[in-house]
Amino acid sequence: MSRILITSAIPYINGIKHLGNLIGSQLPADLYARYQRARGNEVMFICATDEHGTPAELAAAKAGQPVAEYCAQMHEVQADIAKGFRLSFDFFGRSSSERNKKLTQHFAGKLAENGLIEEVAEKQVYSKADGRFLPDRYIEGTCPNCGYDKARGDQCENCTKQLDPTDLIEPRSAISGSTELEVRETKHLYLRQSRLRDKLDAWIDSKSDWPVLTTSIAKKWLHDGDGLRDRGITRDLDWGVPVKKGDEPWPGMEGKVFYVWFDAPIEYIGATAEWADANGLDDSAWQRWWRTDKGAQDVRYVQFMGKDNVPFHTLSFPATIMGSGEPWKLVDYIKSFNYLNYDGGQFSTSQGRGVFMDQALSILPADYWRWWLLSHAPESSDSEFTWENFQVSVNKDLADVLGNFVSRVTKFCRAKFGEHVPAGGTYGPAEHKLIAELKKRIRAYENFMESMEIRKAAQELRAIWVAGNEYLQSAAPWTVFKEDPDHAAAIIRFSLNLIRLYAVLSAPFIPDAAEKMLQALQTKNDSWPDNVEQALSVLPAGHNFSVPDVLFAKISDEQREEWQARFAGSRD
RNA sequence: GGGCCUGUAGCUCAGUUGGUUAGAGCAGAGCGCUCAUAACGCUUUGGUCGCAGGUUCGAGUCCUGCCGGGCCUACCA
Repeated sequence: MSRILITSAIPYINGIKHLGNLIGSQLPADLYARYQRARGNEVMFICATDEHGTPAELAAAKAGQPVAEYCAQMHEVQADIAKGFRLSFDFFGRSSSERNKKLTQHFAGKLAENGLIEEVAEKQVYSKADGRFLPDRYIEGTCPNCGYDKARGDQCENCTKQLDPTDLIEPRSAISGSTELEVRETKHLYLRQSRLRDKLDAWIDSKSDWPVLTTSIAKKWLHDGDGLRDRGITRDLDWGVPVKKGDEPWPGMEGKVFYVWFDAPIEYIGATAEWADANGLDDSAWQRWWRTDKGAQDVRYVQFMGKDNVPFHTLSFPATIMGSGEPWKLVDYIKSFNYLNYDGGQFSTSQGRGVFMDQALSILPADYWRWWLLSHAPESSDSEFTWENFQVSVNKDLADVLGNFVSRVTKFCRAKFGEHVPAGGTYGPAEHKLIAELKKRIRAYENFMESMEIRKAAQELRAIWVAGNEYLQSAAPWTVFKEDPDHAAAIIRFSLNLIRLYAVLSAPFIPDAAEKMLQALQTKNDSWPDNVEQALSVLPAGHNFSVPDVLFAKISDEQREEWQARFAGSRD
């Protein structure tokens, strides 16, 4: 048995995420977690909400709520939706937790002790009307290059020229529109990542099995220009982890907080500690996942994230871990994803274009989405959601291939033998042939799951379902029954066992349907088919079952057209 | 501007270190079956592998250029 630590990139707190966000990290992480648990491994699957930073403050202000209250509420909303999608987190934490505060301050203190923190005085734009310093992106004005009047302080979206906020003509706050801006001096802490460059470089080099997408982004940051740059890890905000050196105050940094990207990854650890607290366990319970001096030396740590998250997970967070000089667990494998587009364009949170997680669940059960998203995961390049494709995949794969298989077997049995596993006959060449094929395919499926090749795993799983229909077609129990009922009984007994096998194999992708299948078969045996022959004789003759309701209803053309129109833009 | 990824049948995608007639699913066509959610099975039609050169005995696979799509570029997170 192995011990596997799995983290999904933590979703930002300011609203409900869309399907692109879901397939970019949480859903594939859940697939992997469910699979590893099914294989009997000890899994710790962690996610959380990322609650700090300017956008959270602004979203709270817009909602007319104190930011802490807003975050608490949105955390609950996101937790409910995650449950709706059957995301099997062992714990869904909050980056604003007390645990994360302490850990973040602890890491900062250690980094300072090791000479990896530098205080830098810099000039930043302050808005009097907003009473806050403005990040470059929150300053708007006219682009000196092209005259576009909504250029942002970091870059002009119109002509793509990189800008400095002071370049803008008639700069104003993007928050309030106020033009009462002034440049003030402020002091910030920088993480001296550059000092760890060689160490990080060697570490990345050692990860030859990581996806190109992951390592190439890291390499770019390590080698581009002067190489890895130091990074500011504090901000002038109210909402966040107060800057402290461990438990001690940090002179000169009063009133400042850590930058959200410094504390967010630390929350992976924080959330594991929150898990221990929530379960009444002591520190050793979470430390055995995170401290290589306290039991984590045999843990395999896998992270899931969208490609936009890669630099922080390959460089900043490892720099924090390495720089602490303490034996914290470093990531062993990073699985990163490209983006999912929506019907010819991007999902857009601001324009309400595309399907958001709550809306998705309001029109169809989680399994439909899980299957489509996972079997079309944007692994090698960006991929695209279209309603036509979604309809066809769901109807064909889930309803026709899997759902109908369950239906034809159980209904035939009920009609000819009653609602119990029929006795009589023995397994012959046809059954052994299928067993041989299943052995091969299940091993292939396992390999794809181990290596997190999600599309290929889905393809293999589908082929396993198809094999059942092929078998049934050639065994033709409806014909055999007329001449040799015992033989037909053996075919059906075999097929009913096949349904249980399918439930077990499919559970990581479609947990609810898998559960329904097991319930219909009135068994709790969900053991993995390490031995395929044995797995196909779990349900003995005489065992009762019931014909389940339709597992997957088909999506009609009318439904598809209605949804297509409804989600074309502007979320209500 | 720079970097990375990507362009393979109508659609969504596979194609290991270059090696004989380029694969799958869906869609289309034909046949079969009738247990089943008009479901299933079998057979089958589709491709000058973005374009143009080059290296090689041999290139979808390597190199160069061009065209198209995408992402990143460090103060959004």
